[in-house]
Amino acid sequence: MTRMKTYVSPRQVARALGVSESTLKRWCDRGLIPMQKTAGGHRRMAVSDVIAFLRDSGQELAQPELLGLPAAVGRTQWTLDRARDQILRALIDGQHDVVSEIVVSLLVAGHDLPAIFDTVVAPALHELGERWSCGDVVIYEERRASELCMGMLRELRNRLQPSRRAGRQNAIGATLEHDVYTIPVTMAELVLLDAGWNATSLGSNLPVDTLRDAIETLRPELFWLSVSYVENAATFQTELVILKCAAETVGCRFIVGGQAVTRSDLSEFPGVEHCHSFRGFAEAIESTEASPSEDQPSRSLALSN
Amino acid sequence: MTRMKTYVSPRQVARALGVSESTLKRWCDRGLIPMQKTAGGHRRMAVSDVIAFLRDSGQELAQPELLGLPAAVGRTQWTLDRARDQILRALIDGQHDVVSEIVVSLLVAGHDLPAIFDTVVAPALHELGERWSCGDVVIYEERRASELCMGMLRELRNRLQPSRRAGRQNAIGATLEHDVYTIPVTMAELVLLDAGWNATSLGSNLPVDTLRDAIETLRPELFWLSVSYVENAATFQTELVILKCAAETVGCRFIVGGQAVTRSDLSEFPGVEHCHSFRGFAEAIESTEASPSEDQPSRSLALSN
DNA sequence: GTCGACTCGGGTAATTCGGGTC
DNA sequence: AATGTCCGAATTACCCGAGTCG
Repeated sequence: MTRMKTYVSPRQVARALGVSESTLKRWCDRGLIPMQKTAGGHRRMAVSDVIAFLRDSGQELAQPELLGLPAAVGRTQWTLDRARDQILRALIDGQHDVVSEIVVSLLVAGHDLPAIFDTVVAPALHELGERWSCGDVVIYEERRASELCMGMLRELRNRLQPSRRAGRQNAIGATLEHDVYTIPVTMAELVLLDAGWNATSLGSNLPVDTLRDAIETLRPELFWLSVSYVENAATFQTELVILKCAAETVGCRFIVGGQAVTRSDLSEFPGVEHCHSFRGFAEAIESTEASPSEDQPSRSLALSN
Repeated sequence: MTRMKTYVSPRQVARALGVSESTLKRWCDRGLIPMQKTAGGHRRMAVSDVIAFLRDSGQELAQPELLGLPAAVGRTQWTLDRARDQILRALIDGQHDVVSEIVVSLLVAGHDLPAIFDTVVAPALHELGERWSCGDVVIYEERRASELCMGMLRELRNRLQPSRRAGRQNAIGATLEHDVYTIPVTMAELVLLDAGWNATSLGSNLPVDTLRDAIETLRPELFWLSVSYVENAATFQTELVILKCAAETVGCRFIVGGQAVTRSDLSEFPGVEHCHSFRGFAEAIESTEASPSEDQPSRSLALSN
């Protein structure tokens, strides 16, 4: 019963972290963990903020279950390599809950999203593809694994960004026609969200014309293109020209990444950024990100109606 | 235009704020939240006063969706129709958070999953398809809407699927090759989960051979086939034969549904069940559902806290 | 009028507050 | 400087029988 308790009490957090309540209260009062108070003055903390604090401070979570998080998996046991093997097995066996638990545990243990994606999820999926082409994994197992993975990514998204805040930079992304790999483009969306962007994935298999339309209509600050499969190299070059032109027209950055594209493929496109990993993607998008102002509620009328 | 005189009950406000009803009553009696009393002495609060209280006390809403829609009016057609229009607009505009909020608020208001899917989500998607073919909605808007819808469904699944409880009946489902409509098969998965099944969607676009393989290997108690598109009627009939045979071999039920299949399509397949709506699907799967040690498998979004 | 769900009061146990001291 | 423990007062959560709502 991994019920999602959005808000938790000081005692729960203190016990989960293995510290005294007084210490936790002092941390809160120093602003280390964002909190709010009830009308009676009692502190309330969001689970996602606690997770963020864990990541920033390097604290360990003694009893994650108190926060509704997956059962205790000591961070020492979880090397990233082991996690990759475990998640691969869970994906093949169709163990939905195990997949999510492993990733959330890694997140709680202090690993950031790019690290998890680069060294755990992506390699596991790659290995899955290998076994598929070898015949060790049958089609329905591969499809089921993709479904599980997408579900896991959505759960991650919920844990990372429960509330939205105004004033963010907009980003959109997609894959081109014939490229049906939705998972990488969604992982990129998550990295952007985690970095404070207002990111929206348009999905996979989109014709270049509608992508140009989207860029010119939505006018985002950033457009990312995930490339996991290229059917025709010449066509791909043409599509890049169209997208680069559209991006320059509205003055938005254009970042290309994915297993099926190398830096040399972009040698003739100065101004089109390339990254070969989610770590590189994260660094690229952090470079222009600077918004110190924190916590603007602004929920006044956006929700109702 | 119906007046916005939406009054809400203490329970609704308490859950939305994430506090107990007792606490809320005390706050009311202390004058923190203006309220009226019915002739019988029951408290009624205006949504606007609750929002004002939130602003003054600096609290955030734990469950904003509980106040987003006038849940007090109950299960009227008006609410569902209005929700359909709202969700259609949110899907087209790409407002990801709004889509989830509407559906969750409908659940909280007492509507069950089949009703929401049949009268809100599916019609909205159908209307979206209409506008797409008319050219009123461009491709990237349609793709983005599909992404948003899938995200909403996966988020729902995270809320509905508490834990993999032993003793549940297993079910798997999918769409056939060339049928790429993932949304309906996922909605069916959710209906099953909500009814207490251990359901797993294998996804869309699966060759019939691997589906037969899946049925014979996983040996579920139920197999559902979502049919939103049929490329070749003769091929479809052949595929049905194969699947029916596999289902009978392992003794599992075989339910077919979807917009692209009618009861007459199945006239030559006695034993293959058909349903034309999620309501019908829910009734079909409830008919054999008789867990002796009953403990309310239905949706429990009760917020602990 | 019946009935299930909800709410009313009010009481009790548990939690949290802020501060002080070790 | 940081943490853990203890304290009285305040706040909150849980519980119950009786009454109300729709």
